[in-house]
Amino acid sequence: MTSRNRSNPLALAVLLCLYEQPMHPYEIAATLRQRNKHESVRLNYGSLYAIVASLERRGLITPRETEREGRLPERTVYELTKAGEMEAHDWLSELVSVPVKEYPEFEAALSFLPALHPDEAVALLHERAQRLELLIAQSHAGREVAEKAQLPRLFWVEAEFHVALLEAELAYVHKLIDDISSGALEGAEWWRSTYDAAGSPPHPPVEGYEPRYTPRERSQK
Amino acid sequence: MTSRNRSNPLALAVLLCLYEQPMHPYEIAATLRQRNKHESVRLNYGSLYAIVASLERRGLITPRETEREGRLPERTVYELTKAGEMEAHDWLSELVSVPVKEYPEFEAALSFLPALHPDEAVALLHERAQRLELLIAQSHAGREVAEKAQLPRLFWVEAEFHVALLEAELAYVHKLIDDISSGALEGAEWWRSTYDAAGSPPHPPVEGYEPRYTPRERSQK
DNA sequence: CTCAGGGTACTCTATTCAGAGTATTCGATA
DNA sequence: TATCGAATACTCTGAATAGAGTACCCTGAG
Repeated sequence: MTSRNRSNPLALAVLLCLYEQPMHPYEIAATLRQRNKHESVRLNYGSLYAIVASLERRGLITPRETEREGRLPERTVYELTKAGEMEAHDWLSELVSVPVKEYPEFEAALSFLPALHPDEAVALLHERAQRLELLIAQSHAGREVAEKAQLPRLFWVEAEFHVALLEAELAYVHKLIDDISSGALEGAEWWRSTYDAAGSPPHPPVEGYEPRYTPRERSQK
Repeated sequence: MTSRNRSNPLALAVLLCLYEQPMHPYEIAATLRQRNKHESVRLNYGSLYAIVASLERRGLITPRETEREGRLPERTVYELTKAGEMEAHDWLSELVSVPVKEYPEFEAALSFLPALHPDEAVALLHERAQRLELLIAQSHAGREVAEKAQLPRLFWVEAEFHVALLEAELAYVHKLIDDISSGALEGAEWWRSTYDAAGSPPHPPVEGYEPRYTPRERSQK
């Protein structure tokens, strides 16, 4: 049940903010933004307030005081409990030490690639490559800003890692483009032929791939 | 509003399955499993049936017939509409050609790294590296199985891509371990010193990093 | 002096989702 | 022959989520 509660890393961000000092939720959001953590952790108010409520229910944080400014909504300042401190440490350790299965959208896209005409696929991959180059360039620019601001590298390792992933993706996309174009990709001949043949059947069976589900009565036929 | 509807790639998987031939939802699931697509697309029944219902509402698929086997639950066979075919092509093109911002958990973890003692961080990163190596080895084993089964590479590009990401991550983790241990990482001296000093203040302000939210009245002080 | 635009501090709501649960059938085992 | 487990084909439910909405405040351009 803890593991279910560890689904959204925003909750960890909240705990770690409160570890530094008591704050109200909006202040947490502002802090995370200022440190650019919203690039690494999905941040939106709907989730934030829901998460804060849930952390309170679980006894990991407690309201310390509520202030009010004019007729603006009240703000409730929360602080971390001992239990919250332990949970934060535990969770962070787990997050660093054990890789979790994730489902990047591009992986899904690749798995459906045969549903496109090979030439179209190549063209689209090219587009992606360009956009990736742009993103990488932007990240490098961002890094220079951070360096100018004297912010030590320790505080932007996450961005560095992100670029590393983008670069790996770009390299893979380039390789894939080459292999499809040159025909070095096994299955490419078949792929091209199914689309070039008139009629282009949606998905003519490939040895060992056509298999689908075979309900009992159909399989025993 | 289409874009909102394009949140879960499982819906695309459904459309593309039906593009091949009409099926009932459970058969779609079985097909995806058989082709190992559940490694790239999050698949579970709750979502699947919800998604099928939503696709039907949107007119992208229609029920073609309902069969029943003894007293087992009825199965409704769906087929793709023209609109569904276009949506599938459009969506897939977008997925291939434009990178979307994602939030890998490890990126979040890295962004909180300073909240751990540097030595602990290194130890945990080591653990992660080992686990990553294991995952990579497993993927290679899987690839060999696919090759043995004569399944052309075209049909497991997604797995190949996945390994490429894992390898990039591993390389980054190794580099980070080295840089922290050797002190080559800027900020590492400060990092170590805050934890080695007695009392270890949670997060003593770093030049340009302590900044948090400054509400109006506090800032004008 | 007015009023547009942006910041502050939340609240609401409609989906979406994951996981567990249900009821049936079939094949293998003993 | 009884039964265990796996496969079939969904259904239910509570929690999470994203995004928009609300209501107020301040600053600055014209």
